[in-house]
Amino acid sequence: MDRRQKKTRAAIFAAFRALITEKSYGKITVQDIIDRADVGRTTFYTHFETKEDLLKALCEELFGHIVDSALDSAHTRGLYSDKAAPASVFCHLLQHLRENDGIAGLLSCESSEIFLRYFRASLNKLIEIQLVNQGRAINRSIPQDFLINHISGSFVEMVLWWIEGRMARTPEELDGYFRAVIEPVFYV
Amino acid sequence: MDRRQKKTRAAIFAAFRALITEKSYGKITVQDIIDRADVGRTTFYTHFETKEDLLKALCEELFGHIVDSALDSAHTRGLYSDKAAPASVFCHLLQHLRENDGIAGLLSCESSEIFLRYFRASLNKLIEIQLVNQGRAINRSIPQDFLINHISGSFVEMVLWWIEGRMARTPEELDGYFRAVIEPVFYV
DNA sequence: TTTGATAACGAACATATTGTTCTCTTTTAT
DNA sequence: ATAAAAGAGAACAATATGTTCGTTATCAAA
Repeated sequence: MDRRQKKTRAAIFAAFRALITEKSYGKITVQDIIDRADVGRTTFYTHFETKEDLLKALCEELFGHIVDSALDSAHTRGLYSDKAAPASVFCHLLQHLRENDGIAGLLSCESSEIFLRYFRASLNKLIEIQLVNQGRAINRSIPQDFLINHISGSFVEMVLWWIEGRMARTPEELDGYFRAVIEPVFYV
Repeated sequence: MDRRQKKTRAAIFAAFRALITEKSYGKITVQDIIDRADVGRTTFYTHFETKEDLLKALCEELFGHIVDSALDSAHTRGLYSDKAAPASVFCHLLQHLRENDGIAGLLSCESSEIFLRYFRASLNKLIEIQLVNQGRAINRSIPQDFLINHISGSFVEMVLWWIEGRMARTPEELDGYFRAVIEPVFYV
């Protein structure tokens, strides 16, 4: 890929992520982005059809990394198989979220459903794989897809709650709480 | 209140709710609303500052009704105190949601965070009251606000999942699943 | 039933944002 | 060195927003 393209693409991403920390997605204009990225209007539109497109691209990039690395750690450790594991996959995810600031901006209420859609989809994939892999003793009164949705949904909601509270707690604390509300579901 | 005001306000609400079932919130323009409601542009803006304002007003109206009636049924039955209760507060809520179509439109992904904010806030209130009232034996390893958020969040996510699946299941089924994933949390 | 107040109307307006088109300049890969 | 590709920048039409103003219709109360 052309060096120029990579540079502009990166500049646009960077500008966008910076802006996200400053105002809500809906209030960011293309003009804001190109001003910050210092690229021409035309240039932006040759890279992305719309602002939404940019958001999707960013999501794919972010979740590509996050989920991959979560899956790696999941393969070695399992979702929650080792109850004493110091860091679960979920804990791992939380740590990632804390480090990548700007993600918090995307997740905070004002921002977009698009991001959350990606987030849920990624989690669903992650959880489904793990449930199947582990042959977890599943509560048979509950449909599997409900259960998956419940777990990923709870995680998403926890993260939203966490961010709303300015990420005051540590990932480890949260991980503990999360286990406490999710694990019991399996033993019914 | 002036009869004219009531009429226009109602017309705008009705138009908005109708539109919501047809397209996503973000794609509805003020022009759409005033065309459908058949009111003047100026009139719209004397009633609501922005489209977002209208959405908030609608949310307040909706949740006013829904939560009140849920609270009524909660007072007589308790959140989940009677395990054999045919219809819990949550079941009640689900039934409301199914009947008020248009709400589904607001909750479906494309739509707004604003609505979800109201939804969560209402649920939080509802749940908090119930937890306190019942003096529920709470798992003390988990902070109360985390727990409340977990319950309401799980409910919200369940509803989103439900709507995404075109509300195929019955409120009673969902209520059963929900109990199955929430009740165990209390007995740890 | 008159009357003063107020709500609605509608057209026009300024402003902002989007996405496109054009020409010209710079950078790249080879 | 050069052709191909990418960026800059100005200008544009199209759309949406929110406001202003003069006029008309409706209301509630005396």
